[in-house]
Amino acid sequence: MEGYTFVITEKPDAAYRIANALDDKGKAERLVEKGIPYFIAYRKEKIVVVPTLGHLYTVTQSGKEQGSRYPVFNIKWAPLYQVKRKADRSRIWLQVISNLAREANRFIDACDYDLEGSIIGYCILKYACGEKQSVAKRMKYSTLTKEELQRAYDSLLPNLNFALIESGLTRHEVDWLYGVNLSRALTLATKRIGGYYATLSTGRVQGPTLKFLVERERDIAGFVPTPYWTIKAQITKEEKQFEATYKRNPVKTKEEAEKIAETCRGKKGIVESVEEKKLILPPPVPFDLGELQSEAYSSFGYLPILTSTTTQQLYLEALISYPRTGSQKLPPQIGYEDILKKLSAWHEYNRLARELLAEPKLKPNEGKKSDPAHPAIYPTGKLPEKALVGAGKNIFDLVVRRFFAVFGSPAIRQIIRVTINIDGESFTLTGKKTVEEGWLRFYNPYRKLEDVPLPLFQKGQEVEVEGLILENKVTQPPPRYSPKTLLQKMEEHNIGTKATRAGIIQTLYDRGYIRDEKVMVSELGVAVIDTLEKFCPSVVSVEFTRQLEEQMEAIRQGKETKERIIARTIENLKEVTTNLKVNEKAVGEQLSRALQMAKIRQKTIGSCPICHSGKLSIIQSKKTNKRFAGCTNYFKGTCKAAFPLPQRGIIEPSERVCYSCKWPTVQVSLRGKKRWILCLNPACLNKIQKIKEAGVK
DNA sequence: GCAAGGTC
Repeated sequence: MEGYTFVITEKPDAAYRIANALDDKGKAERLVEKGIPYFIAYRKEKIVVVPTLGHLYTVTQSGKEQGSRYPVFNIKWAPLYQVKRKADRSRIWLQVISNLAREANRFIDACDYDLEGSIIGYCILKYACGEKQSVAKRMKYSTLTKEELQRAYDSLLPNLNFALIESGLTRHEVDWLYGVNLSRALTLATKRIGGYYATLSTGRVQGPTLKFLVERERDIAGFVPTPYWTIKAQITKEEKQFEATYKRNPVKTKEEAEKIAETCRGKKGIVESVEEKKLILPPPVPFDLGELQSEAYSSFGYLPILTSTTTQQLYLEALISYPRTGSQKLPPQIGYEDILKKLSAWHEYNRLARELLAEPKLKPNEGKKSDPAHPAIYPTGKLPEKALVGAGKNIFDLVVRRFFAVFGSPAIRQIIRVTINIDGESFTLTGKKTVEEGWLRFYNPYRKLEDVPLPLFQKGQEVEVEGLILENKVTQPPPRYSPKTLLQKMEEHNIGTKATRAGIIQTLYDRGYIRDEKVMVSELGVAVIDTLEKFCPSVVSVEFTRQLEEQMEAIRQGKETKERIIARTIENLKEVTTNLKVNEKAVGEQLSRALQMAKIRQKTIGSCPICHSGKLSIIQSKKTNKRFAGCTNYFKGTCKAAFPLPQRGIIEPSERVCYSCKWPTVQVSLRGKKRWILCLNPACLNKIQKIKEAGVK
């Protein structure tokens, strides 16, 4: 076989698009070898375009000693299948790549032109293609459009970007050294001292994320609520009642509030001013993954990880564009009109799509963020082959309507503020109305703005004051993070990436560091942060990421080297791990205690409804191997209370008493089914309750 | 198996 040009891409979709763009006839040949797809294109020459599947190489411990020891500083790069279980497909994938590289006489790296993409291509060329990294050319493109890809191919960069590659390798190695060594230190201290085995972990992203949550817990715990008062005046106009709020709300003391109310009581109000303002709401910007995850949480309550897997499915069905993007831009090359035309074939979107198509010019309201490899998320225009259901249906609809909305005109809201003077004190009434619907019409029902109607007030008019309302309130502690706000916080500090943030939050749940949707930190989570703050404060600080980024930038500029940074990392970790070992007893005790408390908490349902002094606990019978709820006083011989529990599914304490009989309840969840609440009282008339009825969040 | 990162 004659030689050909070998092009490596980061993922199958990119290989498909590149091959088609390069092929003279615009239609490359798709071949499959051992289940792995690749493409052949002709463009004066034969081009074989082969995808990889993200990282097929990773950092791992070198040498034979693999046991549970730390610190470990000898690392190497190895194929993923040697490191990870269930990675057989990656072994075959590499075989296919190697085979296709053998006959090639020219090599081109066409992976995403970013940090990770650069290492992905480099490792394939170096390890799977036989040291071709030094002769390979680099194809640099920023969108997967035909014109851009052809341009990129015709103006190849002569070399790989070795400085970028070196910084990427450093990022992987530093993360591995910190993450693995500190995770082992935590796990082993707990095991050796307390005898508990639990996988504990931390890292450059997990650390600060957990610390945000712990800091919030500390703020909440240390919060001192202070009372305050608010005043409202009941106004009557045209036989309708309105509540005008006092301008100087909140009022600090009860005395002051009562004094103000007293002066106003029984007096007439005079309209002091009527101000009208127009509020312009620009259309939203296109979705990047983070924004879509936030919006899906607000609109449907979907956790970021669900949105992430759902968008991946929609992408694989070709219904939406590539979802793991940080871009808020929609370049014209995606073909706005074509997409709208295709969507208009769908009954649900027909009217809105046609309305946009009637516009003289389509211009999306783009956001600031861009991504070197992908545009924002948009519907491709393809209609689903079978009807979408559940999360797929909802998220697809959200993506389509957002796509429509970014082309819409600004919405205009009219805000009317009426100031009413009652014996020298000012009160305001606010009316709100949407006067120009603009893009809101396209984004319905995902952005609801309520109208607050107000009758016509005129300056100098007299109004009746029916009464005054005093309300005693207390300041609230800062709210717990939700999956949405936590994700935003991570983005704000630039830790993790759009593809990993949701998963890292999930890891914190899996480790038992956090629980509940309004995130609470467990004793274990607090103990982990406590330990790390003492022994390795850098790994729980967002500064760490910033420093690493600086060092990587220095490498790119040739001012630093990977060797020097790794050497410094090792030096620091030697000190940290020595300290941890010296203090292993204290560390292990603290973590074990927290783990033990967590285990007890997971089993404790509530106070015993029979003896009232013990606690009901989930117990596994040694005789029958069945579980039941039993009183802790059983072991003292003072209470024999025991109640049956379902034998299947996961049982957790609900932390709520039954709304109907006040007995303790548990939360039961069967795999793939909704959770429900079970009251333990055998005589309760509402033994089985829905989550909402029971008042559980 | 522990990280974080890419991909299906």
